[in-house]
Amino acid sequence: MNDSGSTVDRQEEQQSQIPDEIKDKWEREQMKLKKQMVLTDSSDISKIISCCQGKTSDNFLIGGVDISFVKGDHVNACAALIVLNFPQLEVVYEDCQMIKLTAPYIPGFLAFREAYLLEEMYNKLKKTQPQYVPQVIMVDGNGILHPRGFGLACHLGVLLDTPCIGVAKNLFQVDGIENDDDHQLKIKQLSKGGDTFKLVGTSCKVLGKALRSCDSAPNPIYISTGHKVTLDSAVELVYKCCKHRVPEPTRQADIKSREYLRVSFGSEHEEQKNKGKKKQRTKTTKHSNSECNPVDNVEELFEDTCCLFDGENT
DNA sequence: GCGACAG
DNA sequence: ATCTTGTCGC
Repeated sequence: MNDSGSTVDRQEEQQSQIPDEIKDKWEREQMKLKKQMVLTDSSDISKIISCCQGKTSDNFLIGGVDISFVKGDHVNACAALIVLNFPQLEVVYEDCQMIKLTAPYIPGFLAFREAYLLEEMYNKLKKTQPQYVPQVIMVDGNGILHPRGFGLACHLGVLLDTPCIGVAKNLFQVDGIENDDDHQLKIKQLSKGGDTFKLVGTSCKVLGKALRSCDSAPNPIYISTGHKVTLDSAVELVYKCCKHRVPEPTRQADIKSREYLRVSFGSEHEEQKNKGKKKQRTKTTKHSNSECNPVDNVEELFEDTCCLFDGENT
């Protein structure tokens, strides 16, 4: 009688069902794309940084992407692509759309769940409103702070050939970087907005930085390079975009996607709130059959995703 | 083997 | 990611 834990169980179940061949394939894809990753500032980034430092004044566009989920649903979600002007930080473009996620969430493989959907939205923007194509995108998740040095921000950056910055709200423990007592101590030593400390991996490489993004938020965010931007530029730019803990591009994307879900599915959520009685194991007459069944066929689940990377067949 | 694990 | 209450502050 553990109904409440079912969603968690289901997620764990999915992960354990994932065939090694698929993970291997995904790892190979990551390694392949990683060769195209660029870790220096693009010319646009250099201009924006100059603007930050008051050396020039100009207008720039910064993108933010985020995905919000339908409660208790691991497939249906709303993706948002937002563009803000900089340094004003006003929303100049927003696009929300319902999506279906084909792959499950697996730490280290987030890109295979989200990247291609975000890519589609970016292409839509490029096609319909090219004047709003941003010079850089902030991504929910990590860049090179990743088990294989190629997180979602890198992945999306390479796919779009656009500068991307990874902004994570939680530390992904990678390459010896742990959320231990020492880490917690360093966090306590971040006394004001703009303070940072380096996240140093085993090989003494700096994989990212923890940034206290504003005075009012003691918990840092974790910045790492995605593509075509250096870590220091990324940190500076993110900090300039922080009215709150989460930088505005990402935050606006989060707000807009949740709002979209609330308007579309709000009533159904209300139903679930009416729990004068306990669990409503009643038949959800909508799809009483296997249609809404979670995952009993893994191959079916991965069919679409796999096709994306099947181009290498002889 | 055990724990950790972006969203 | 999502759930959840009140509370403190600009």
